Amino acid sequence: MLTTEDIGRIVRFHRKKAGLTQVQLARLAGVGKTVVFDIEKGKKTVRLDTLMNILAALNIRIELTSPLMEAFRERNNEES
Amino acid sequence: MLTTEDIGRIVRFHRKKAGLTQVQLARLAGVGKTVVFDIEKGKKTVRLDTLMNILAALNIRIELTSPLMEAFRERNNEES
DNA sequence: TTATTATTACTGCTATGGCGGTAAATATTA
DNA sequence: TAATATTTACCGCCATAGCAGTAATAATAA
Repeated sequence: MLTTEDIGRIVRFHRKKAGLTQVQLARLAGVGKTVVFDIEKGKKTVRLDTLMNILAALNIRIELTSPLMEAFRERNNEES
Repeated sequence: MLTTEDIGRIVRFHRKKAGLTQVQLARLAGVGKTVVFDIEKGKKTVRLDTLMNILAALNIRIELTSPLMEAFRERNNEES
């Protein structure tokens, strides 16, 4: 189970690898510096769009998985 | 790229498969009914914890992927 | 059709997330 | 060591997410 602490560690790792400070990442992602710190600290109550902007800036993809996802994809004609 | 609209469709699909109404899912996830509706509509500004509670109730896992994730996992001794 | 259920769309309210600014504490480099 | 950069931790302010309640549609069943 992925926790927000995991997310924080992943974000920090990617940010460091990208050679960015928290402030630089914040500007790049179009969010405030405070929330970058908060997310890296594992804050649970961040807004989804804020997190997604940060993940996108770091080229991290979100995926949802479950035993039903195959059925979902074929129901929605998933290709492209 | 996963969008919030995708998330909404996935949540709704899983909820239906589980035979739950929005209100039932809300109670199960410990959130308000309004936000279940909002998420299924693709709302971007929901809180991460709220979404995670709903996903957990539906047995949907969140995963983060990137070219650096392998390096991250081995750096953090990922097994268990 | 009618009755029932579920979804959608409002409402006001409260709590708090995000923000920049600042400053202190750490970490990094010279 | 000192100087610099970064991170952490505050601070108010504003905008809004989440909430239950309600009501109006919409979908489903009898």
